[in-house]
Amino acid sequence: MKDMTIAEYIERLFPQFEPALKTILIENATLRDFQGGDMLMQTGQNMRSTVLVVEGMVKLYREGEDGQEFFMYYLQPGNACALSMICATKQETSQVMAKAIEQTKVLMIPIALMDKLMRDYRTWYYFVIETYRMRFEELLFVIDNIAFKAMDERLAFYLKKQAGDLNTKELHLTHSEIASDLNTSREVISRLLKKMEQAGEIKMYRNYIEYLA
Amino acid sequence: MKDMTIAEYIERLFPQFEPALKTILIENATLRDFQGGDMLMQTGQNMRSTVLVVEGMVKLYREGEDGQEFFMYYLQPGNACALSMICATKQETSQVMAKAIEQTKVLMIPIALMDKLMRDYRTWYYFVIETYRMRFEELLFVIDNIAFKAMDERLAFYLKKQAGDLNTKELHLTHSEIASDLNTSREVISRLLKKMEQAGEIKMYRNYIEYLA
DNA sequence: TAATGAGTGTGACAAAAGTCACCAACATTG
DNA sequence: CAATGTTGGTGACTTTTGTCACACTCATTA
Repeated sequence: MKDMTIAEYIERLFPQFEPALKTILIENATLRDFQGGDMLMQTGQNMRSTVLVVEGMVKLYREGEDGQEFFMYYLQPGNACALSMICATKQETSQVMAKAIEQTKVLMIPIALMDKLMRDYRTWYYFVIETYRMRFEELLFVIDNIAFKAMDERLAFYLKKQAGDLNTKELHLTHSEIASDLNTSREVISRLLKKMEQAGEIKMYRNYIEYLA
Repeated sequence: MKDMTIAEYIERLFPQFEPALKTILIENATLRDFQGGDMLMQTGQNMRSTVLVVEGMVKLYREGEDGQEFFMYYLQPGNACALSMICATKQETSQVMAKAIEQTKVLMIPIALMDKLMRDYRTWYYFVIETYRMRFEELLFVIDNIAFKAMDERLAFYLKKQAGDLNTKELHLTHSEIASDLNTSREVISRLLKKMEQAGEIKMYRNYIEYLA
């Protein structure tokens, strides 16, 4: 999956796009590289492009006053940043933070192109609509969790989602990171994790957690 | 504002739409009436139309397991239901509840029309995009509040928003209703309201609260 | 007018979550 | 190897929130 061309990424991740759309994207998109930890978007920043992730993983989060990184969702290869589409169109500023959590490559589509793409290419239009829908749904899940669930349930849901999204049972997360993602304190996470371990749901190791089914 | 025709509502609330778009909406939209308390949308329900509010007020909320109505935002005349646009397009089911909180009229646009409108009418396209953006932002505010703020701040924010949205300082809300909207208990709300009254931020009366700037 | 129900006030207590202090294990690096 | 920083464990305590029980005031209506 290393060092593919823009054309190869598009062919692989967006096979449903009609040929003319692929061509116009290939001609106008630029490929950009990020290292783990690099910021793609920051609150208040102006957006000049629509972002399509083609490699790696991007964490979308809401920043708290003391630097907490309240986790919303991940963007994976084939996903677009819904906010970059919305804000780009109206030249609004971003309301969230986006950070690469590993080596990541994205396609940047100039905002000037959005109107034309939406009007002329139905597969693009459907892709945008579907992107909105999925992200809206994710936000609703987030709201459900913080509004209705206690911390132990939220933690269980969080770990399950991490295991699913990152596609591994070995979750390389420190207790502090989890606490930041859920906006609570490390001690609370440590205690709840111990309970989960006693209940046989996870096994704890230094620097990572094994998620048991 | 009573008993206007579809054409009059469109002219008044959506003056930015181009004439041809207005015509096609007038020909295809149907007007529907709701009484206060009527449901417009329920979780799991299939969506067959895009909804534009032209009169009254619609409350969007997430339903809790015990019937709580966790408040998200209001739709006012001129607003569209973002979810009815998204879900309509893909024939997905609704994830939220929408309830008229007073006499309300809405325009129903058949979903079959959405593709054409998006492609052919730029003012419609911008309207849809702007609708998404605003609702996305509202959800982010909701998340900020429950994720980062304690109940007293959330209550203060809630009252401020109600006063603003409903455009009145006389908030006709019972403590129970507020508790349901914020997913907490009545006693907590009563106690916090008392504190706010002592701090001179509100005045409490039976069945309503006066919001002091 | 007695009865009823909705709305609200309040004290006592329980549970959940947050804070503080400190310790121990381990890894890295000078 | 000593020093340092990160990670995690834990007890004690506080604060916030939720729960329970009950009382009081109104408004409505049988």
